[in-house]
Amino acid sequence: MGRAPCCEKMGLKRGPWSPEEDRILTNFVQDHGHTNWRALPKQAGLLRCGKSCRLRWTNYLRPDIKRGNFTKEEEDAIINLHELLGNRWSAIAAKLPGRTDNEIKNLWHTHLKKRLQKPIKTTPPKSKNKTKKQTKSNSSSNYSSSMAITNQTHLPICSSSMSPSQQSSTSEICSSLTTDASMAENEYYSYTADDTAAPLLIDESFWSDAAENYNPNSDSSSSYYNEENKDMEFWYNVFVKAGGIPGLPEF
DNA sequence: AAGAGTGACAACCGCCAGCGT
DNA sequence: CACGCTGGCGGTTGTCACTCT
Repeated sequence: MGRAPCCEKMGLKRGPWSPEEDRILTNFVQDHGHTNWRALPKQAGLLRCGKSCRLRWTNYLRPDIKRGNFTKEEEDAIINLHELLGNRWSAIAAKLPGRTDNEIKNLWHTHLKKRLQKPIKTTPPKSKNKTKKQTKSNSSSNYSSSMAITNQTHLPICSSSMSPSQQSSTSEICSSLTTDASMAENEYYSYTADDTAAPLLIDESFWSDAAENYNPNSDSSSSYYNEENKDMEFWYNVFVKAGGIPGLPEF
């Protein structure tokens, strides 16, 4: 099967999007939706290929995108999800509302991967001021949620190998303890985080079952249950569920 | 102060799966 | 069933801002 050409390269603009292009694309998608990405640029009057438009929309312009720094909890969720799912960024992103696969992928490659590769005792990376990119990003919102994370909402993967006092320490330490170092010590880890062919058997029923356990309406009157706490509870249920699946490392 | 080095992010590329014909 | 188109995905690259020397 021959590969369809992405687009006619001639005359189509590439590179960074201008605010005007963003505005055109946003207005068009909001008015007409995006039933056909390939036809969209022509209809909208954009000199871009459909693929480029789709990427720009899904990674940047979509109104439900949460921009700004990742919280510690989000980072930990990504780390744990990556252990479960491998490099399936879209699957990971689907479980983190408001985050895109591209964003998560970037975070992983520029931040989390290095973090996991470093032994705990090594000196932390030079604290770079994260504000620098916020000035570049024209729609950054300095997102920094303050999720009310308790020890109970820590992902179970962290818990069994740590004393209660350790559990209350930073999730960075928690994450480090559960990754390369522990994997090297435990032979039953027959896969690596990058091994997408990992023998983890997590099928769709895994997620659907976890979703069944997640009932956001069960305690909707409680002020504790803001949207993000619901997310974290969802994750808690997911990982509790994961702990019962044969073949998964014990928590 | 200036150049080199580094980190972060946006965007592109190529492949693949699903769907319609 | 084969083919072609499309959207989606993951890997990679390019660019720019910031830090270091």
